Amino acid sequence: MLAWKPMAGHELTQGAIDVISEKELAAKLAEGRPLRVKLGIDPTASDIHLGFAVVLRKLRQFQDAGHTAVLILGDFTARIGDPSGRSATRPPLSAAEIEEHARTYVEQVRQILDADRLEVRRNSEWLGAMGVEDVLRLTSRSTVARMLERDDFSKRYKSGAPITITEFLYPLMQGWDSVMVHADVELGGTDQLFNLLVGRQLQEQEGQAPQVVLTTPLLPGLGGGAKMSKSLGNYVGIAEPPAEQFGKLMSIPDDLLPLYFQYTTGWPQSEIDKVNAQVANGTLHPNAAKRLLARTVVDLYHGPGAGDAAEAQFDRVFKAHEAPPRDEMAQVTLAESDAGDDGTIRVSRLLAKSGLVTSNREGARAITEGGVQIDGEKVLDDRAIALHDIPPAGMVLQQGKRKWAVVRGPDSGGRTGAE
RNA sequence: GGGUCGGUACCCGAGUGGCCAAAGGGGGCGGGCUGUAAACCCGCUGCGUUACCGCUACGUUGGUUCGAAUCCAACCCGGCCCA
Repeated sequence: MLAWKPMAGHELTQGAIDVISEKELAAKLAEGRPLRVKLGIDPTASDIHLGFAVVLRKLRQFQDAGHTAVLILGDFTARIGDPSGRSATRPPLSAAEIEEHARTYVEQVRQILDADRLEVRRNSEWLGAMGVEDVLRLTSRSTVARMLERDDFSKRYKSGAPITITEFLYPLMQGWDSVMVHADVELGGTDQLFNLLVGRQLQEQEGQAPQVVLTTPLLPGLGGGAKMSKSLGNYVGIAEPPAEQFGKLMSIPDDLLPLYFQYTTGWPQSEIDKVNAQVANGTLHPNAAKRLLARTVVDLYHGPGAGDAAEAQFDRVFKAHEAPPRDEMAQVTLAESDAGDDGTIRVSRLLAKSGLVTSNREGARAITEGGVQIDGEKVLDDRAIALHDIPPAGMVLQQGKRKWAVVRGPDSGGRTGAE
């Protein structure tokens, strides 16, 4: 089954930041058996984004080489909250939230991983069964000094930010996962390095061969700088609609192009090098390169051809500043009760009602700023509109360059009470 | 347990009796410009009412005062030091 080729090691480590150690990895690969390659993921958010996809693709590579992906859903550790790379304690999540996230995660992960060589485990399976005694034994395996070696812990400690003791438990629990699933290799982002190494330590103490640790880089977020993360909002979700993905990718700074080609396209190295060279020597315009990148990524997650369609829509909306088709806009049907006693509604209120802004006041501001249009005409003042003056087909309300809603009166479609 | 410093809008952070819906920065939003949803420049950034009115907001609860984010008390939470 497993066809280990001399070059396989190189492919598997392509794009990796740390490999601890290459020698151990080569030795394990030489055993000629499917390795158990672990990747932990905490169901703390609902979207998987391109940043996390980097490590998922690496895991897929291992699968393609005949190895078994062991995906750990950290349903138990999510209750603690992984403090990695964070300057603050993560608020604990409810069991229901975690459950919901776990479900959507598995769904999304299947877009990248090969379901045939995938083992999905939940760490509540073993962590949830531990008693206080077991936990004490685990905590005695490490020291405070060792924990404070971790960059984010020491930074927080030095700056006087709180660190809860449960957070110290996190690396230990993640490491214990490795023991429980007998991981041969564990993958993770570079911010996971410390945790991954704890896994090695615990495995050794338990008499297992320590796992090989392989880290992948953290993909910078859309604006550059900070890593891509849901909480910063600088991410592209792999399950997002094509147009969203395309547009977001078009917004990255030019100098991020090489990194994004490297880590989001799934291309072979030679292809990546070629495009990057073309951009560097000026034969490929950055805009064209970015379009290529965006099309590639959209195709990757929405099927061949999706990228072209997304590009066409992008050009329509952002280059030609045209509105999308009406049926792609939010549809809002007003109720009689949305209007005042005189049967009218102010534009500011209308904006809020249709969900384009979050409050009447914000709507009023938007009008002052000149960013509101009705049927293509700029709204100059916050005038009142009589519900019955709204044409049966509805009118198109636009806020800013990219938010639209089709608004209908109460006597147009039968349905009422749209929120 | 004792001492001490602190808890301000989405985040960071200034403000120590009225001029505070609260400086400044970040973020976000709008506009201009652009190959771009980048960069840069300008503007906006509590809610409701609609015109200069009301409501809510500076950890919580009470109090002092004509008037408090600002003073007092208790409590909750956090940092540091001592034990």
